[in-house]
Amino acid sequence: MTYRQFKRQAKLTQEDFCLEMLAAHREDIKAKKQRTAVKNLELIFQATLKVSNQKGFQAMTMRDLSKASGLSIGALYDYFNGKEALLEMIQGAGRRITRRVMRQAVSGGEAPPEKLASAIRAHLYLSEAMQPWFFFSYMEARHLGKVEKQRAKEGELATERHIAEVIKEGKRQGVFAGVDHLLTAAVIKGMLQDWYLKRWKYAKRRVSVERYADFVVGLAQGYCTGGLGPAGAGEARDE
Amino acid sequence: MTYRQFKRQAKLTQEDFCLEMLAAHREDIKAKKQRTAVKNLELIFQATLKVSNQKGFQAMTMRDLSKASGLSIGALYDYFNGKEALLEMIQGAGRRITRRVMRQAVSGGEAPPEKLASAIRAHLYLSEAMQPWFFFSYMEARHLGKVEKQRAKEGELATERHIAEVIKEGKRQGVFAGVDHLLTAAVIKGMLQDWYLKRWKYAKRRVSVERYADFVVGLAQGYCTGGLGPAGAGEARDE
DNA sequence: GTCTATATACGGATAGAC
DNA sequence: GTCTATCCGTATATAGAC
Repeated sequence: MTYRQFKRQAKLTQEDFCLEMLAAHREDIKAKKQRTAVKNLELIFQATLKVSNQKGFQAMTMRDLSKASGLSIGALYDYFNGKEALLEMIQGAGRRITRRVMRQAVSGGEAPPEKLASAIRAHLYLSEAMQPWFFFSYMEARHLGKVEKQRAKEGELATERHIAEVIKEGKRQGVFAGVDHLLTAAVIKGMLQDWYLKRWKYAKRRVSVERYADFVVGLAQGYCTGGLGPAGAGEARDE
Repeated sequence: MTYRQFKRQAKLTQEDFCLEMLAAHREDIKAKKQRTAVKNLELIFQATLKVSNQKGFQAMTMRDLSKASGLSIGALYDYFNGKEALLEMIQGAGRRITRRVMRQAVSGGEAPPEKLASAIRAHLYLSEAMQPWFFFSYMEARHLGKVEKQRAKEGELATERHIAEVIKEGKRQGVFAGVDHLLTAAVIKGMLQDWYLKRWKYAKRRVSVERYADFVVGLAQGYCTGGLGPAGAGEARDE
Protein backbone atom coordinates (compact mmCIF):
# COMPACT_ATOMS: atom_id res chain seq x y z
CA MET A 1 0.00 0.00 0.00
CA THR A 2 1.29 3.46 -0.85
CA TYR A 3 1.13 6.45 1.45
CA ARG A 4 -1.42 8.07 -0.84
CA GLN A 5 -3.78 5.12 -0.67
CA PHE A 6 -3.37 4.93 3.08
CA LYS A 7 -4.13 8.56 3.65
CA ARG A 8 -7.29 8.47 1.57
CA GLN A 9 -8.63 5.42 3.29
CA ALA A 10 -7.85 6.33 6.89
CA LYS A 11 -9.64 9.33 8.34
CA LEU A 12 -6.73 11.38 9.59
CA THR A 13 -7.43 15.01 8.82
CA GLN A 14 -7.20 17.67 11.47
CA GLU A 15 -10.98 17.86 11.43
CA ASP A 16 -11.30 14.15 12.16
CA PHE A 17 -8.91 14.56 15.04
CA CYS A 18 -10.95 17.39 16.52
CA LEU A 19 -14.19 15.47 16.07
CA GLU A 20 -12.61 12.74 18.15
CA MET A 21 -11.70 15.25 20.86
CA LEU A 22 -15.15 16.80 20.78
CA ALA A 23 -16.92 13.47 21.10
CA ALA A 24 -14.90 12.61 24.18
CA HIS A 25 -15.51 15.95 25.90
CA ARG A 26 -18.94 17.01 24.62
CA GLU A 27 -20.29 18.01 28.04
CA ASP A 28 -17.28 20.03 29.16
CA ILE A 29 -17.19 22.20 26.06
CA LYS A 30 -19.34 25.31 26.32
CA ALA A 31 -19.94 25.83 22.60
CA LYS A 32 -23.16 24.08 21.61
CA LYS A 33 -23.02 24.29 17.84
CA GLN A 34 -20.81 21.53 16.48
CA ARG A 35 -19.52 23.70 13.66
CA THR A 36 -18.28 26.36 16.06
CA ALA A 37 -16.83 23.85 18.46
CA VAL A 38 -14.88 21.96 15.81
CA LYS A 39 -13.64 25.15 14.19
CA ASN A 40 -12.23 26.46 17.46
CA LEU A 41 -10.86 23.11 18.51
CA GLU A 42 -8.93 23.07 15.25
CA LEU A 43 -7.48 26.48 16.04
CA ILE A 44 -6.53 25.35 19.52
CA PHE A 45 -5.13 22.01 18.38
CA GLN A 46 -3.03 23.55 15.66
CA ALA A 47 -1.72 26.32 17.89
CA THR A 48 -0.90 23.95 20.73
CA LEU A 49 1.17 21.63 18.57
CA LYS A 50 2.90 24.49 16.84
CA VAL A 51 4.00 26.38 19.93
CA SER A 52 4.51 23.29 22.03
CA ASN A 53 6.69 21.47 19.52
CA GLN A 54 8.91 24.51 19.38
CA LYS A 55 9.38 25.38 23.02
CA GLY A 56 7.71 22.57 24.93
CA PHE A 57 4.25 22.30 26.40
CA GLN A 58 5.32 23.47 29.86
CA ALA A 59 6.93 26.55 28.45
CA MET A 60 3.85 27.43 26.39
CA THR A 61 1.82 30.00 28.32
CA MET A 62 -1.89 30.61 27.97
CA ARG A 63 -0.95 33.96 26.50
CA ASP A 64 1.15 32.23 23.83
CA LEU A 65 -1.72 29.93 23.05
CA SER A 66 -4.15 32.80 22.91
CA LYS A 67 -1.98 34.68 20.47
CA ALA A 68 -1.24 31.68 18.27
CA SER A 69 -4.83 30.49 18.11
CA GLY A 70 -6.49 33.89 17.76
CA LEU A 71 -8.87 33.14 20.63
CA SER A 72 -8.85 35.09 23.87
CA ILE A 73 -7.68 33.49 27.08
CA GLY A 74 -11.21 33.48 28.41
CA ALA A 75 -12.48 31.68 25.34
CA LEU A 76 -9.81 29.03 25.67
CA TYR A 77 -11.17 28.12 29.08
CA ASP A 78 -14.52 27.37 27.47
CA TYR A 79 -12.88 24.47 25.64
CA PHE A 80 -10.70 22.93 28.33
CA ASN A 81 -10.22 23.35 32.06
CA GLY A 82 -6.59 24.34 32.20
CA LYS A 83 -3.41 23.16 30.56
CA GLU A 84 -3.38 19.72 32.05
CA ALA A 85 -6.82 18.96 30.67
CA LEU A 86 -5.77 20.23 27.26
CA LEU A 87 -2.77 17.94 27.28
CA GLU A 88 -4.83 14.91 28.17
CA MET A 89 -7.49 15.76 25.61
CA ILE A 90 -4.94 15.84 22.81
CA GLN A 91 -3.04 12.81 24.00
CA GLY A 92 -6.16 10.74 24.48
CA ALA A 93 -7.62 11.47 21.07
CA GLY A 94 -4.40 10.61 19.25
CA ARG A 95 -4.00 7.43 21.22
CA ARG A 96 -7.47 6.21 20.33
CA ILE A 97 -6.91 6.96 16.66
CA THR A 98 -3.55 5.20 16.70
CA ARG A 99 -5.00 2.12 18.33
CA ARG A 100 -7.81 1.95 15.81
CA VAL A 101 -5.48 2.21 12.82
CA MET A 102 -2.90 -0.25 14.14
CA ARG A 103 -5.56 -2.82 15.01
CA GLN A 104 -6.91 -2.68 11.51
CA ALA A 105 -3.45 -2.99 10.03
CA VAL A 106 -2.71 -6.41 11.48
CA SER A 107 -6.24 -7.75 11.28
CA GLY A 108 -5.98 -9.17 7.75
CA GLY A 109 -5.33 -12.83 7.08
CA GLU A 110 -1.96 -12.37 5.40
CA ALA A 111 1.14 -14.50 5.83
CA PRO A 112 3.62 -13.32 8.51
CA PRO A 113 6.11 -11.58 6.18
CA GLU A 114 3.32 -9.53 4.61
CA LYS A 115 1.69 -8.92 7.94
CA LEU A 116 4.99 -7.64 9.30
CA ALA A 117 5.26 -5.32 6.32
CA SER A 118 1.70 -4.11 6.84
CA ALA A 119 2.30 -3.27 10.47
CA ILE A 120 5.50 -1.38 9.69
CA ARG A 121 3.94 0.54 6.83
CA ALA A 122 0.81 1.36 8.80
CA HIS A 123 2.80 2.84 11.66
CA LEU A 124 5.12 4.83 9.42
CA TYR A 125 2.28 6.19 7.29
CA LEU A 126 0.24 7.00 10.36
CA SER A 127 3.09 8.84 12.02
CA GLU A 128 3.74 10.64 8.76
CA ALA A 129 0.15 11.82 8.53
CA MET A 130 0.07 12.85 12.19
CA GLN A 131 3.75 13.72 12.68
CA PRO A 132 3.22 16.77 14.89
CA TRP A 133 1.02 14.75 17.20
CA PHE A 134 3.46 11.83 17.42
CA PHE A 135 6.33 14.14 18.25
CA PHE A 136 4.22 16.00 20.77
CA SER A 137 2.98 12.80 22.31
CA TYR A 138 6.46 11.45 22.85
CA MET A 139 8.01 14.64 24.15
CA GLU A 140 5.21 15.56 26.53
CA ALA A 141 4.41 12.14 27.95
CA ARG A 142 6.37 13.10 31.07
CA HIS A 143 3.96 15.88 31.91
CA LEU A 144 0.93 13.62 32.04
CA GLY A 145 -0.68 12.60 35.27
CA LYS A 146 -0.03 9.14 36.65
CA VAL A 147 -3.02 7.43 35.08
CA GLU A 148 -2.58 9.00 31.68
CA LYS A 149 1.13 8.27 31.70
CA GLN A 150 0.40 4.63 32.27
CA ARG A 151 -1.98 4.64 29.31
CA ALA A 152 0.65 6.22 27.11
CA LYS A 153 3.15 3.52 28.02
CA GLU A 154 0.53 0.88 27.37
CA GLY A 155 -0.11 2.28 23.90
CA GLU A 156 3.60 2.27 23.25
CA LEU A 157 3.95 -1.34 24.27
CA ALA A 158 0.83 -2.43 22.38
CA THR A 159 2.35 -1.50 19.04
CA GLU A 160 5.49 -3.37 19.88
CA ARG A 161 3.50 -6.37 20.99
CA HIS A 162 1.65 -6.43 17.68
CA ILE A 163 4.96 -6.69 15.87
CA ALA A 164 6.37 -9.25 18.26
CA GLU A 165 3.27 -11.40 17.84
CA VAL A 166 3.60 -11.40 14.08
CA ILE A 167 7.23 -12.46 14.34
CA LYS A 168 6.39 -15.16 16.84
CA GLU A 169 3.68 -16.49 14.55
CA GLY A 170 6.15 -16.48 11.67
CA LYS A 171 8.59 -18.54 13.70
CA ARG A 172 5.81 -20.98 14.61
CA GLN A 173 4.93 -21.40 10.96
CA GLY A 174 8.57 -21.88 10.08
CA VAL A 175 8.78 -18.95 7.68
CA PHE A 176 10.92 -16.91 10.07
CA ALA A 177 14.23 -17.99 11.55
CA GLY A 178 14.80 -18.32 15.26
CA VAL A 179 15.30 -14.65 15.96
CA ASP A 180 14.63 -13.08 19.33
CA HIS A 181 11.15 -11.77 18.63
CA LEU A 182 11.06 -9.35 21.56
CA LEU A 183 14.36 -7.66 20.85
CA THR A 184 13.64 -7.64 17.14
CA ALA A 185 10.28 -5.98 17.69
CA ALA A 186 11.94 -3.49 20.01
CA VAL A 187 14.52 -2.33 17.49
CA ILE A 188 11.91 -2.19 14.73
CA LYS A 189 9.86 0.04 17.01
CA GLY A 190 12.97 2.15 17.47
CA MET A 191 13.26 2.57 13.72
CA LEU A 192 9.61 3.57 13.46
CA GLN A 193 10.10 6.08 16.19
CA ASP A 194 13.11 7.60 14.52
CA TRP A 195 10.89 8.56 11.61
CA TYR A 196 8.79 10.97 13.60
CA LEU A 197 11.40 12.09 16.11
CA LYS A 198 14.02 12.99 13.49
CA ARG A 199 11.84 14.37 10.77
CA TRP A 200 14.22 17.26 10.08
CA LYS A 201 17.00 14.82 9.29
CA TYR A 202 15.10 12.78 6.76
CA ALA A 203 13.49 15.85 5.24
CA LYS A 204 16.91 17.39 4.68
CA ARG A 205 18.05 14.25 2.92
CA ARG A 206 14.92 14.05 0.82
CA VAL A 207 14.02 10.60 2.10
CA SER A 208 10.32 9.97 1.47
CA VAL A 209 8.20 7.95 3.85
CA GLU A 210 7.82 5.29 1.20
CA ARG A 211 11.54 4.88 0.71
CA TYR A 212 12.08 4.71 4.44
CA ALA A 213 9.26 2.16 4.70
CA ASP A 214 10.75 0.03 1.92
CA PHE A 215 14.09 0.14 3.70
CA VAL A 216 12.77 -0.85 7.10
CA VAL A 217 10.50 -3.55 5.66
CA GLY A 218 13.42 -4.99 3.70
CA LEU A 219 15.66 -4.97 6.73
CA ALA A 220 13.05 -6.51 9.00
CA GLN A 221 11.91 -9.20 6.58
CA GLY A 222 15.49 -10.00 5.66
CA TYR A 223 16.52 -10.33 9.26
CA CYS A 224 13.53 -12.49 10.17
CA THR A 225 13.67 -14.81 7.18
CA GLY A 226 17.41 -14.86 6.55
CA GLY A 227 19.45 -16.73 9.11
CA LEU A 228 21.19 -13.64 10.38
CA GLY A 229 20.16 -13.80 13.99
CA PRO A 230 22.00 -15.74 16.66
CA ALA A 231 19.33 -18.46 16.57
CA GLY A 232 18.36 -19.78 19.94
CA ALA A 233 20.77 -17.57 21.80
CA GLY A 234 18.34 -16.92 24.60
CA GLU A 235 15.29 -14.71 24.37
CA ALA A 236 14.35 -11.54 26.19
CA ARG A 237 12.03 -12.15 29.09
CA ASP A 238 9.08 -9.84 29.47
CA GLU A 239 8.81 -8.61 33.06
CA MET B 1 35.22 -5.09 24.67
CA THR B 2 32.92 -5.62 27.63
CA TYR B 3 31.09 -2.84 29.43
CA ARG B 4 33.27 -3.34 32.48
CA GLN B 5 36.47 -2.88 30.54
CA PHE B 6 35.07 0.17 28.82
CA LYS B 7 34.00 1.84 32.01
CA ARG B 8 37.34 1.37 33.66
CA GLN B 9 39.26 2.74 30.74
CA ALA B 10 37.11 5.77 29.93
CA LYS B 11 36.91 8.53 32.51
CA LEU B 12 33.18 8.84 32.96
CA THR B 13 32.48 9.34 36.63
CA GLN B 14 30.36 12.18 37.89
CA GLU B 15 33.49 13.86 39.16
CA ASP B 16 35.11 13.76 35.73
CA PHE B 17 32.00 15.30 34.28
CA CYS B 18 32.07 18.14 36.79
CA LEU B 19 35.77 18.74 36.24
CA GLU B 20 34.93 19.20 32.58
CA MET B 21 32.23 21.72 33.48
CA LEU B 22 34.54 23.55 35.87
CA ALA B 23 37.34 23.82 33.35
CA ALA B 24 35.01 25.40 30.81
CA HIS B 25 33.59 27.95 33.27
CA ARG B 26 36.44 28.61 35.67
CA GLU B 27 36.08 32.40 35.62
CA ASP B 28 32.32 32.52 36.07
CA ILE B 29 32.30 30.31 39.14
CA LYS B 30 32.74 32.20 42.40
CA ALA B 31 34.20 29.37 44.46
CA LYS B 32 37.97 29.53 44.22
CA LYS B 33 38.97 26.27 45.82
CA GLN B 34 38.70 23.43 43.31
CA ARG B 35 37.58 20.94 45.92
CA THR B 36 34.65 23.10 46.96
CA ALA B 37 33.71 23.94 43.40
CA VAL B 38 33.68 20.34 42.21
CA LYS B 39 31.81 19.15 45.26
CA ASN B 40 29.02 21.65 44.74
CA LEU B 41 28.94 21.16 41.00
CA GLU B 42 28.35 17.50 41.65
CA LEU B 43 25.42 18.33 43.91
CA ILE B 44 23.99 20.67 41.29
CA PHE B 45 24.58 18.28 38.40
CA GLN B 46 23.00 15.34 40.16
CA ALA B 47 20.01 17.35 41.34
CA THR B 48 19.42 18.89 37.93
CA LEU B 49 19.34 15.58 36.12
CA LYS B 50 17.20 13.97 38.78
CA VAL B 51 14.49 16.60 38.93
CA SER B 52 14.69 17.47 35.26
CA ASN B 53 14.40 13.93 33.99
CA GLN B 54 11.27 13.55 36.06
CA LYS B 55 9.35 16.70 35.30
CA GLY B 56 11.33 18.44 32.58
CA PHE B 57 13.94 21.16 32.81
CA GLN B 58 11.46 23.99 32.19
CA ALA B 59 9.23 22.78 34.96
CA MET B 60 12.11 22.54 37.42
CA THR B 61 12.19 25.70 39.51
CA MET B 62 15.16 27.13 41.30
CA ARG B 63 13.40 26.19 44.51
CA ASP B 64 13.22 22.56 43.37
CA LEU B 65 16.87 22.65 42.51
CA SER B 66 17.76 24.28 45.81
CA LYS B 67 15.90 21.63 47.74
CA ALA B 68 17.23 18.70 45.74
CA SER B 69 20.84 19.89 45.83
CA GLY B 70 20.89 21.11 49.42
CA LEU B 71 22.32 24.48 48.37
CA SER B 72 20.46 27.72 48.83
CA ILE B 73 19.13 29.63 45.85
CA GLY B 74 21.71 32.33 46.41
CA ALA B 75 24.53 29.81 46.37
CA LEU B 76 23.27 28.31 43.13
CA TYR B 77 23.72 31.65 41.42
CA ASP B 78 27.38 31.57 42.37
CA TYR B 79 27.80 28.60 40.04
CA PHE B 80 25.73 29.59 37.01
CA ASN B 81 23.92 32.70 35.82
CA GLY B 82 20.37 31.39 35.59
CA LYS B 83 18.75 28.30 34.22
CA GLU B 84 19.71 28.82 30.63
CA ALA B 85 23.40 28.99 31.51
CA LEU B 86 23.06 25.86 33.62
CA LEU B 87 21.48 24.02 30.72
CA GLU B 88 24.24 25.01 28.35
CA MET B 89 26.94 24.15 30.86
CA ILE B 90 25.64 20.61 31.25
CA GLN B 91 24.93 20.09 27.57
CA GLY B 92 28.31 21.38 26.50
CA ALA B 93 30.32 19.24 28.90
CA GLY B 94 28.51 16.05 27.87
CA ARG B 95 28.92 16.84 24.23
CA ARG B 96 32.65 17.30 24.55
CA ILE B 97 33.02 14.03 26.42
CA THR B 98 30.90 12.19 23.89
CA ARG B 99 32.95 13.51 21.01
CA ARG B 100 36.18 12.51 22.67
CA VAL B 101 35.03 8.95 23.35
CA MET B 102 33.48 8.40 19.92
CA ARG B 103 36.56 9.71 18.14
CA GLN B 104 38.73 7.30 20.02
CA ALA B 105 36.38 4.43 19.27
CA VAL B 106 36.77 4.58 15.52
CA SER B 107 40.41 5.62 15.49
CA GLY B 108 41.89 2.12 15.52
CA GLY B 109 43.11 0.37 12.39
CA GLU B 110 40.58 -2.43 12.43
CA ALA B 111 38.73 -3.90 9.46
CA PRO B 112 35.29 -2.38 8.72
CA PRO B 113 33.14 -5.07 10.39
CA GLU B 114 35.11 -4.76 13.61
CA LYS B 115 35.22 -1.01 13.35
CA LEU B 116 31.45 -0.97 12.95
CA ALA B 117 31.13 -3.14 16.04
CA SER B 118 33.48 -0.87 17.98
CA ALA B 119 31.49 2.24 17.14
CA ILE B 120 28.19 0.61 18.11
CA ARG B 121 29.59 -0.74 21.35
CA ALA B 122 31.29 2.52 22.26
CA HIS B 123 28.09 4.48 21.86
CA LEU B 124 25.96 1.99 23.76
CA TYR B 125 28.44 1.68 26.60
CA LEU B 126 28.87 5.43 26.75
CA SER B 127 25.14 6.06 26.87
CA GLU B 128 24.83 3.36 29.49
CA ALA B 129 27.45 4.99 31.70
CA MET B 130 25.95 8.45 31.22
CA GLN B 131 22.31 7.49 30.67
CA PRO B 132 20.77 10.35 32.66
CA TRP B 133 22.79 12.85 30.68
CA PHE B 134 21.89 11.29 27.31
CA PHE B 135 18.21 11.30 28.15
CA PHE B 136 18.41 14.84 29.44
CA SER B 137 20.36 15.97 26.43
CA TYR B 138 17.82 14.63 23.99
CA MET B 139 14.73 15.80 25.82
CA GLU B 140 15.96 19.31 26.57
CA ALA B 141 17.67 20.13 23.29
CA ARG B 142 14.63 22.22 22.36
CA HIS B 143 15.25 24.64 25.18
CA LEU B 144 18.73 25.54 24.05
CA GLY B 145 19.52 28.83 22.39
CA LYS B 146 20.01 28.95 18.65
CA VAL B 147 23.78 28.48 18.64
CA GLU B 148 23.79 25.70 21.19
CA LYS B 149 20.95 23.92 19.43
CA GLN B 150 22.97 23.89 16.24
CA ARG B 151 25.90 22.39 18.11
CA ALA B 152 23.68 19.68 19.53
CA LYS B 153 22.44 18.75 16.07
CA GLU B 154 26.00 18.71 14.83
CA GLY B 155 27.01 16.30 17.57
CA GLU B 156 24.09 14.10 16.69
CA LEU B 157 25.04 14.00 13.03
CA ALA B 158 28.72 13.47 13.75
CA THR B 159 28.07 10.11 15.41
CA GLU B 160 25.94 9.04 12.50
CA ARG B 161 28.59 10.16 10.04
CA HIS B 162 31.19 8.08 11.84
CA ILE B 163 29.05 5.00 11.29
CA ALA B 164 28.22 5.88 7.70
CA GLU B 165 31.91 6.35 6.94
CA VAL B 166 32.77 2.93 8.28
CA ILE B 167 30.05 1.34 6.14
CA LYS B 168 31.17 3.26 3.09
CA GLU B 169 34.74 2.13 3.63
CA GLY B 170 33.52 -1.45 3.97
CA LYS B 171 31.75 -1.21 0.66
CA ARG B 172 34.85 0.20 -0.98
CA GLN B 173 36.90 -2.68 0.33
CA GLY B 174 34.29 -5.14 -0.88
CA VAL B 175 33.59 -6.65 2.55
CA PHE B 176 30.16 -5.00 2.78
CA ALA B 177 27.35 -5.40 0.25
CA GLY B 178 25.87 -2.48 -1.62
CA VAL B 179 23.66 -1.23 1.16
CA ASP B 180 22.54 2.36 1.46
CA HIS B 181 25.15 3.55 3.93
CA LEU B 182 23.29 6.70 4.94
CA LEU B 183 19.97 5.04 5.69
CA THR B 184 21.72 2.12 7.33
CA ALA B 185 23.68 4.44 9.59
CA ALA B 186 20.49 6.33 10.37
CA VAL B 187 18.58 3.28 11.56
CA ILE B 188 21.57 2.04 13.53
CA LYS B 189 21.64 5.44 15.22
CA GLY B 190 17.96 4.99 15.96
CA MET B 191 18.67 1.68 17.66
CA LEU B 192 21.43 3.26 19.74
CA GLN B 193 19.10 6.04 20.75
CA ASP B 194 16.40 3.60 21.79
CA TRP B 195 18.76 2.24 24.40
CA TYR B 196 18.91 5.46 26.40
CA LEU B 197 15.45 6.77 25.63
CA LYS B 198 13.65 3.56 26.61
CA ARG B 199 15.72 2.44 29.52
CA TRP B 200 12.67 1.46 31.58
CA LYS B 201 11.59 -0.98 28.89
CA TYR B 202 14.87 -2.83 28.67
CA ALA B 203 15.38 -2.75 32.40
CA LYS B 204 11.98 -4.36 32.92
CA ARG B 205 12.91 -7.10 30.50
CA ARG B 206 16.29 -7.63 32.08
CA VAL B 207 18.15 -6.92 28.87
CA SER B 208 21.75 -6.01 29.69
CA VAL B 209 23.69 -3.49 27.66
CA GLU B 210 25.99 -6.25 26.46
CA ARG B 211 23.15 -8.37 25.16
CA TYR B 212 21.62 -5.39 23.43
CA ALA B 213 25.01 -4.53 21.96
CA ASP B 214 25.52 -8.09 20.72
CA PHE B 215 22.10 -7.97 19.12
CA VAL B 216 22.60 -4.66 17.35
CA VAL B 217 26.12 -5.57 16.24
CA GLY B 218 24.86 -8.86 14.85
CA LEU B 219 22.02 -7.19 13.03
CA ALA B 220 24.20 -4.44 11.61
CA GLN B 221 27.06 -6.68 10.53
CA GLY B 222 24.63 -9.22 9.11
CA TYR B 223 22.82 -6.60 7.12
CA CYS B 224 26.00 -5.02 5.80
CA THR B 225 27.80 -8.25 4.87
CA GLY B 226 24.82 -10.39 3.93
CA GLY B 227 23.16 -9.44 0.67
CA LEU B 228 19.94 -8.35 2.34
CA GLY B 229 19.80 -4.81 1.11
CA PRO B 230 18.27 -3.77 -2.18
CA ALA B 231 21.73 -3.30 -3.68
CA GLY B 232 22.14 -0.24 -5.82
CA ALA B 233 18.55 0.87 -5.31
CA GLY B 234 19.53 4.52 -5.08
CA GLU B 235 21.20 6.11 -2.12
CA ALA B 236 20.08 8.81 0.24
CA ARG B 237 21.43 12.20 -0.68
CA ASP B 238 22.81 14.34 2.09
CA GLU B 239 21.38 17.85 1.85
C1' DG C 1 31.35 31.16 50.56
C1' DT C 2 26.76 30.69 51.79
C1' DC C 3 22.48 32.17 53.59
C1' DT C 4 17.82 34.83 54.10
C1' DA C 5 14.84 38.26 52.59
C1' DT C 6 12.85 40.70 49.04
C1' DA C 7 12.05 43.30 44.49
C1' DT C 8 9.99 42.58 40.34
C1' DA C 9 7.66 40.22 36.88
C1' DC C 10 4.91 36.73 34.89
C1' DG C 11 1.67 32.87 34.71
C1' DG C 12 -2.90 30.55 35.42
C1' DA C 13 -7.43 31.12 36.19
C1' DT C 14 -11.89 33.68 36.84
C1' DA C 15 -15.57 37.28 36.92
C1' DG C 16 -18.49 39.77 34.57
C1' DA C 17 -19.26 43.03 30.51
C1' DC C 18 -20.74 42.86 25.80
C1' DG D 1 -20.03 32.74 22.67
C1' DT D 2 -16.30 35.69 23.27
C1' DC D 3 -13.70 39.38 25.28
C1' DT D 4 -11.19 42.44 28.79
C1' DA D 5 -9.62 43.27 33.24
C1' DT D 6 -7.87 41.56 37.29
C1' DC D 7 -6.70 38.52 41.35
C1' DC D 8 -3.44 35.83 43.35
C1' DG D 9 0.21 32.66 43.51
C1' DT D 10 4.75 31.65 42.28
C1' DA D 11 9.03 32.29 39.54
C1' DT D 12 13.65 34.34 38.81
C1' DA D 13 17.20 37.01 40.29
C1' DT D 14 19.61 40.11 43.49
C1' DA D 15 21.13 42.61 47.69
C1' DG D 16 23.23 42.44 51.63
C1' DA D 17 23.80 40.00 56.30
C1' DC D 18 26.65 36.56 58.43
